[in-house]
Amino acid sequence: MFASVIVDIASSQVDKVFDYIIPDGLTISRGNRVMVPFGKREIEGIVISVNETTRVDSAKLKTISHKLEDIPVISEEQFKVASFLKEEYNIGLADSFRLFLPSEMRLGKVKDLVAVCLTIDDESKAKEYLSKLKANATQQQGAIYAVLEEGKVLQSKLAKRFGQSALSKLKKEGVLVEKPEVVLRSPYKGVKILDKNITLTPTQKMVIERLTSESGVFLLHGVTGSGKTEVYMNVIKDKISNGKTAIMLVPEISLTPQVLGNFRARFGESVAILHSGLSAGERFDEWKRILFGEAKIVVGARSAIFAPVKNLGVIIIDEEHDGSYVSESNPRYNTIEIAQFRAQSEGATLVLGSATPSLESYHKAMTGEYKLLEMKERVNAKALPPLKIVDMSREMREGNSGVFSRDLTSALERTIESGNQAMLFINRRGYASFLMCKECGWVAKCKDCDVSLVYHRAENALKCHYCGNRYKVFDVCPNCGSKSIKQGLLGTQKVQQELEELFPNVKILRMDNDTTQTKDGHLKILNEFREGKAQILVGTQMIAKGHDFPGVTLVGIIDADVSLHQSTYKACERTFQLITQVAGRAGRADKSGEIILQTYAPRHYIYNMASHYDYPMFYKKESNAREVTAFPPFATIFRILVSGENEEEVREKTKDIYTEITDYQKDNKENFVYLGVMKSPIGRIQNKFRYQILMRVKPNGEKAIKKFLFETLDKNKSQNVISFIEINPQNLS
DNA sequence: AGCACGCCGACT
DNA sequence: GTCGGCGTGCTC
Repeated sequence: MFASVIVDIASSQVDKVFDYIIPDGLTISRGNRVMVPFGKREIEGIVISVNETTRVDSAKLKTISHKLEDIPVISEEQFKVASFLKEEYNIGLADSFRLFLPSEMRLGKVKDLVAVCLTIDDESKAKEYLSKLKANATQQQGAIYAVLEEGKVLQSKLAKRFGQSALSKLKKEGVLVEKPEVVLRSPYKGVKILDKNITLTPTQKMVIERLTSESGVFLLHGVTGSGKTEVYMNVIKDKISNGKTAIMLVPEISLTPQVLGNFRARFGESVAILHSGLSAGERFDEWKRILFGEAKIVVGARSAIFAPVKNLGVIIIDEEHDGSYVSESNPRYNTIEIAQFRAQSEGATLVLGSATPSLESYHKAMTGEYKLLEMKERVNAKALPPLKIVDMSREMREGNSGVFSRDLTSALERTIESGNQAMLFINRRGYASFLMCKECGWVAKCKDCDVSLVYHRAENALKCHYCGNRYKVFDVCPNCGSKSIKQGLLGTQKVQQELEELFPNVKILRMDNDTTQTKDGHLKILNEFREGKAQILVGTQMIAKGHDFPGVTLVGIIDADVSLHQSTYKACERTFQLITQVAGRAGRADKSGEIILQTYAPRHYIYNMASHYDYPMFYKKESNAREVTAFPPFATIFRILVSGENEEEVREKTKDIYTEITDYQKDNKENFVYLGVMKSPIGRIQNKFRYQILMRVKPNGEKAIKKFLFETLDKNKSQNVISFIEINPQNLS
């Protein structure tokens, strides 16, 4: 017998099957992880099929050394996902398997997949021993009874209940014997679900009813505070009670202990959590619990979509518009697309939830590809807080050149006087502080990247945000020798400083990357604020997501325009989403809130719509604009990035690829909206020159062109120049 | 990804 | 004459 194996080397040149002889006495099946001789080395591989024959010369064939686990570690479902990843993103099988398996399993780090069970071989012997036991040997008695009753019990469970010493004794006596066992059935058969006795609103009931009775993809559009989480929990509960499993994805930053605590409280041990914050061992354990079917619910960030769950009932993607669902580094993929594939191929329901759906998703709902569910009222029946737009250029004209408008200042005064709390949002990007010479205008730049350095006060150093290089702060301008070097403050710091001058006796908290360096730094600050230890919280977007602060009645958006001026087609959408999300922080409990938005473009349509929380109107206007200009979802953007240390080589390679594309374009003119080649906006990162080819393609031609581009890039692979494709990239730097 | 094979320059 | 540079190609 022969096994077709994919070796664990992430390179397109070896991403193909290699056949091996299965040695006598070794049972191998699809999905097994094996060690194989490969060239001069011995490496790990995944068996993708077992065959009677092989097309390879018997002289070349080698034999599998051994298998790493008794049971297959790649499921049928995952094999299907892997071929989808290959098709859709040109991700190699070896890369896919790495996505599916916890990193701890590779390189022989941890392999203890098989749980040790204790069982009784000789029942009469056990009963005899039991009768001879002294009356006070309660631990041993208990252990024997437990094993007699259940047949076999996990050693770890038994040890917890009856203590290690009793077990050792019983094992020594030969009463209990060890038996390696793969635990595929959940030991938590009667999954206990804590009902918090929450009364559902009629809307929630209706939505849950539809999500549990119909299949397909749903877009759940619910305003902030409409109780989406409660809906998710109920849908999951329904699926679990029907013997199915669930995957719930949340954006990276909302994987806070509170969110996880909520799930644990509700679903207990049947929840497994997968995210980067876990230690290697913890993540491996959680993964095992999923593989063995112990955990029925997986909660995690985007990569949890690859979890080895069986019998999937529902996938929920919360805050589906969030950018963290798109992987922007290798391997590149779009979580929603994968979720849609998994849901369809495994017969599960997919729920995409958001207060501000991405335009793409809402468009699919409008055209009938998704089913649209709306939740328009907040659970507390409170209207969304009024939003006031303040014209900052008018403030300027009327003599106020400060950070805060007069409206915001007086609102802050009112809030503080009444003992309530305020949150102020700023956009970090807009304020990143550069080191600049006042005399000659020289700006500190990274030696390896074409970007300005950012001053970090906490470390008193200059940092490159693209490669991580650190530099000492300059006292003297290297260009003109002047000593008037200006160090700006970060936006949050500046705002905090001005606030302190304005309200000297008020406690102000600040939350940004500088103040949250320490582990759980976020939490400490957020908890302090929630407990009312400060009256004002200044921060970046990171305070906007999901956190509930009952005391907050005022939300100020200092610089709404920054996200509007980003050079991406998503700028308007992001601005709308940001404002809606931020606004949702105010007046969540029994207090009503108010929002003040400062802008230099008060008449921009996005602010008008955001101030009325008018998503349908926003959608209408924005989708119209996208259609006219041919941007997603009415076209697909492909960006090919070519980079390398030798600029000449990079330029040549870019030209080669571009020529092939123009040839292709000649025969497919009708599907191209735009095709262009240029130096990247950031021409150099980590001392690698960057060129790009940009194109926009009509949906009809997308699939064929994508395939062509994958082939073209594979063909043009070279040593010194790397190239890759981005589909609808989030930014174009 | 590694590692060998292989074909051209500067050295004991 | 040999040592060693790293370009090309293979690994069941």
